[in-house]
Amino acid sequence: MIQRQKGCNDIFGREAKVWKYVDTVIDAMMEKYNYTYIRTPIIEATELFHRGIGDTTDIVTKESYDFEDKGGRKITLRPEGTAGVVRSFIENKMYGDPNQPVKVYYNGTMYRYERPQSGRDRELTQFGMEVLGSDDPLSDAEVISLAVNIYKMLGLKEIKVNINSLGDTESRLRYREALIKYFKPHIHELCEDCQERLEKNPLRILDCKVDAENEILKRAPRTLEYLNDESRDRFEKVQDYLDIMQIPYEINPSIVRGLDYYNHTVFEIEAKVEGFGSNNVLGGGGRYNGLVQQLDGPETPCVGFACGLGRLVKALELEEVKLPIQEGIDLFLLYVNEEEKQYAAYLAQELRLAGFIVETEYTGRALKGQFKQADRLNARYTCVLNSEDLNNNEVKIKDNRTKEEEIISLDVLIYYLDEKLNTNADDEYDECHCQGDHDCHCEGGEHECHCEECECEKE
RNA sequence: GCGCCGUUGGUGAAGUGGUUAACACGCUAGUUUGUGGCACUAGUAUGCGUGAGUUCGAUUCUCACACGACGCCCCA
Repeated sequence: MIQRQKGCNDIFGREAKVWKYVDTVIDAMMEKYNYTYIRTPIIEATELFHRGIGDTTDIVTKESYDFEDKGGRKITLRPEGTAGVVRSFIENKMYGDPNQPVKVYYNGTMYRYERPQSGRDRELTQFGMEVLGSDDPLSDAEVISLAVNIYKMLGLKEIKVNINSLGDTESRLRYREALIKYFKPHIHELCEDCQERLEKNPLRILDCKVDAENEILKRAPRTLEYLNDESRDRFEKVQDYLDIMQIPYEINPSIVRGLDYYNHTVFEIEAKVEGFGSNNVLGGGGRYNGLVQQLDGPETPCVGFACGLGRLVKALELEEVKLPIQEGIDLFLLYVNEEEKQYAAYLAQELRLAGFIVETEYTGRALKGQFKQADRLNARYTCVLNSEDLNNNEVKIKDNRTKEEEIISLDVLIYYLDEKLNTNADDEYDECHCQGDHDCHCEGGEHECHCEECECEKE
């Protein structure tokens, strides 16, 4: 049997509906913030990621899908979204557009050649956004608020925003040196990994799980102490804007992000739900003022965010968030003989075009099996087509909730179903249909509404 | 790249170096029920991840590989 590739997933059934729904929420919220959708290729020149990621090229070569195409071109399956967007920004001269900053969002698959584990696959889907051409701290805050609001709109509650500032290049370098100087005398008190990290990427020592409780780590110099005045001022501005937007956050000096094109604001949003594996960061981002220039574009300050869809969906599941996903069908048509079957084909066609979700039997099940199938599909109505009824131009419809049966003339069937399916929906759920167009603060949907003005009659 | 555990039918799974691989659910058919959802009866894997080895004989032991799960490294 041919199996799927390691670390790749088939998403189907109910789970696929969740993914699609999440997409619609992302689109809706991006639209409110006026980010426009951008689609860039999944394959890019290998060089894009090497240069884009700077001196941590070993990540790219070790953990990306690189190959040569038939023309001998060096190709890489994109491991993240930012580099492609920046490439496109430069190539399409978006910096020349008077409409600045350029605000775009993407949503697509990325590929990383890694060992799969909880919350980490080889093929992953990420959405993210980038603001190119703004150095305003408001942009940093806006990106964070946008991310938070997408999570909020989906119904996630247990999230935590961690922010930090790495400062500008000058601050960052000073800090790096200070860290090395601080850790060097204590090097043997740290774990093996940290000993290696000291030269390679000292900032990551702060993020070490093994040494997390080590006093040496706790007393290590903080990035914030090494910010120059301008950088500190900038970081405070970001916090001011977040406060104004009422976005809760925490300053966490151990947030350093892996790649060194980041400067100033960096942030991560983590899920705080029980049951997440060790990878509980839903998404992260930050400011990357040097990247456009590194890729031969004009000096352009940017800030962005990216979020893995897989982890997001997992968080929704673990929190048991209720999503407005269509379950079940409107009507199942049952039949016994060929004449009735043909009528089922005809009726299904008519009713589907009229907007109903209609199913019938395709596997030759006996009537009993067809009823079972209708139950499995959670059919709101069943209808056993019967030659005699059909000759009388009528049909027997059974409501599977009330168990009541009615004989309906075929002429009014569509009208009848329309009436039933719409009115009964209100009886069944505590659903409020108001659009918030009056004083009521509810936003519609399934909830208990306490408003007198509302159409819904729930207390 | 490293480590640990796992891989048995449509599903959840039990189990053994040796004729017919538990049990449950599901599914199919039948009986009964005024056309199903209950009950009863019957049927439902020549198969235990792939390959090789040990053995008279392996699903059960050994090794390799693949895949899955989790963790480390790394994390864009």
